Amino acid sequence: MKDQLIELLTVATDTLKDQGVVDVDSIPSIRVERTRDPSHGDLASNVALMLARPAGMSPRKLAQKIVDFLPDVDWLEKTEIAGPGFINFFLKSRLAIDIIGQVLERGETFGCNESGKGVRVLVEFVSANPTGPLHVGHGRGAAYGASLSNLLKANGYSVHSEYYVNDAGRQMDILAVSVWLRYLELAGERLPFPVSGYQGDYIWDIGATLHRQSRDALRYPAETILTDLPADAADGGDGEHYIDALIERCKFLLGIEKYRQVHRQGLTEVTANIARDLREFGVEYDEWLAESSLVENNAIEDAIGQLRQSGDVEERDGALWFKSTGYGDEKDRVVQRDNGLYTYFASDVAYHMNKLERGYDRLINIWGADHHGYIARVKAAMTALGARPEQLEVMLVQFVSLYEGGEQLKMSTRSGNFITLRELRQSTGNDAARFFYVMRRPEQHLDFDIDLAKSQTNKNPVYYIQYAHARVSSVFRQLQERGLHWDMEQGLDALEDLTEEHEQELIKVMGRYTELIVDAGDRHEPYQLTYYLRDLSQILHSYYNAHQFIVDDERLRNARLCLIKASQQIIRNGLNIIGVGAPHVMRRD
RNA sequence: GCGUCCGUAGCUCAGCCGGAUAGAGCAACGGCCUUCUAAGCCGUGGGUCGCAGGUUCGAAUCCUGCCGGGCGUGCCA
Repeated sequence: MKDQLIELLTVATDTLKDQGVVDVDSIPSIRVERTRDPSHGDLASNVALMLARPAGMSPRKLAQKIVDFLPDVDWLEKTEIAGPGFINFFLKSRLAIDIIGQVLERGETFGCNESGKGVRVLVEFVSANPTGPLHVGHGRGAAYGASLSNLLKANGYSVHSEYYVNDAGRQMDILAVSVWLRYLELAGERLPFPVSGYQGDYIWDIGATLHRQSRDALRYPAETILTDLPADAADGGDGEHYIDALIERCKFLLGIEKYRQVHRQGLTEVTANIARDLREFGVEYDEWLAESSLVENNAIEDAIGQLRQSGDVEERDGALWFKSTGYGDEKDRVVQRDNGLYTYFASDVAYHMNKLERGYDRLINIWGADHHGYIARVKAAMTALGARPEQLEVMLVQFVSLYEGGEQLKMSTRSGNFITLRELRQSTGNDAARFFYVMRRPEQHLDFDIDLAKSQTNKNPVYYIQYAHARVSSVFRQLQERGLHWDMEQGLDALEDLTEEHEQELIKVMGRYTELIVDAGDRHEPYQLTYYLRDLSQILHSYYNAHQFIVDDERLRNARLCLIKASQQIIRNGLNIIGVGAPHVMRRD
C-alpha cells in the first residue's frame, strides 16, 4: 500500500517537474509513513516539506499542487493537507477490512513474504565453548538468534542456522584435566583441585561416568601426578602455568589414547547437555560444526596459506602475523605463536573462509558484546580472502546482569558460580524466558531480576499476550457449548458491519503486521514483535471487555468471530517467531 | 588514552534512517465480576528527552564537545 502511494506521488511530482512548476534537478526519495494519530489519516507523506526549499515554494502550496496532480484511484477515500505541509491519505475502509479474509485464508503463513527471496544467509549463534552448561548470557544469544532466524525465514530468506563447537583448544584440555582430577578423587586419590580448573558440579558427574566405565584404568597415584609441578595460584604460584603443567602431566601419564578418552567424555557430555538445553528452549540448529573438523581438514593451514600467498602475513618476533592494519584494523594480529601453535583467531579465519566457501550471500554472527574487538579483524581477514566486508554482519548482544534480592550476582564460568540457563528456564518457564530475552534491543543491557522472574504471580507481558490468544479460543468453545457454529463465509460477507471503534482499531493494527515483519527482519530486531503483540493484545482485551462477540445478530456475530479469529492467528504467528507458545487455555498454578 | 554500546516518567524500557501535542508496562491512586476466563477492562496523577553548542522551516532523533555508566583494548579462548 505504501509502495502504491509512493508511485502515485512520484507520478505527481514528475508531472510537476515536467511542467516546470517545480524546478528541481532531483526529487528526493519519497517516503510514506503510517500515522500515529487517526485524525491524520492512515498514511502520510512529507514530500512537500522536503521539496519546498529547492522548489522555492511554501510547503502547503506545493502540497496542494502535488495533490492536484495525483492520479485518481478507487481505493483512496480522500487526501488532506495538514500542519506545516503534510499530505495525509485516508484509505477506503473496505480496503482495510480485506485484511481479515487474507489472514484467515493464509493462516500460519500470513505475514510471510518474499522480501528476502533468493538470499542465502548463515546465522551463527551461541557457539559457547563446550566446557560447561549454558548460562543466562548464552540464553539471550540463543533466544535472539533463534528469533532472528525465524524472522528471516518469514521474510523468505534461505536461512541456515549453525552452532560452532570450539572443541579443539586449550580450554578443552582444561576441561579434560578437570574431569580426570574429579575421576581420581572418586577413585580414592586425594589431591588438590587447580584454581584454574572447572569447578562446577557437572565435572563430578562426568568424572563419575568415567569411573563407572573405566574403574581404575585411568588411575595414577597422587604423588606421581603432583611430582615437580609448579605452585598453583593458591600457593603463591601462577594458576595458568600450573594448569598447563598439569595438562602435560595428564597427557604424559595417560598416553594419547586414554587422554582422548577423557577428553571425548568431557566434550560429549557437555555438548549433549548444551544441545538438550537449547532443544528444550525451542532452539533448533541446522548444523553443529566442530572446530576439530576444520583442524582435521587442514583448514587452518589452508587459510593461513592463502593469506601468505596474497602477502597478508609476515613473520615477526618469531610469530606469524596477519597484517590486518592494511584492512582497517587498529593493529596486526598473531595467527601462529612463537611456539608454533595457531591462535584462536587463526581458527576463526579458517572458519569464516569455510563459511564463504559454502556459498552464503550473507553471514550473520551473533556475539557477546565482549567480542566487539574481534569484528574489525575478522572482517579484515574476510576482505583479505576476497569477500566483501559487508557480507559479514556481527550482531553484538549486550550482557545480561542478574539481580537477586537487590544485589547484582557476579558470574564466572571457571568457578562454577553462575546461574544456568536451565535454572532460569525452570523458574520462569520457557515462554517467559524467551519473551524477556528478546524484549529488548540486543545492544541494550538486560537487567534480569531473578526474584521478579521467579514470582509466578502476574505482571508478565507474555501472559497478557497469551491470555488474549486463549480468550479467543475460549469464545469459540463457548460458541460450541451454546450449540452455535461459526459461519466464516457469512462473516466475511458482513465485515462492513464492524464499525465499532475497537473493531476499526484492531483492523488497522492487523494491517501493519506484514510491514512489521519485513522491517523487523531487515533491521534484525525481533523485539519489535513483542511491542506489536502487546499492542494487538491490548486492543483485543479492550474489545472483549467492551463488546459481546456471541450476539444474536447472526451476521454481526460471524463478522466479529472472523475478526477475533484473524487477530488470534496473528498473535499465534508472531509468538511463533519469537518461540513462545500460544495456549488455548490459561491455567493458574 | 583509544574503540564501542548506553543515558527519555519513581523503576524497566519504546520512539532515534529529522516531522504534527514525547509513549507503554510496572509502581501509586480511584472505579468495574448474576454477561464469551478479572492473568482482564476503564480512569487519574507523573517528563529541563544527561549537559552545552551547531545544522534545519522543524531536533528526543543528525553533527561536535563535555559529563556519567557498561564492555573491550593478550603471541587467552
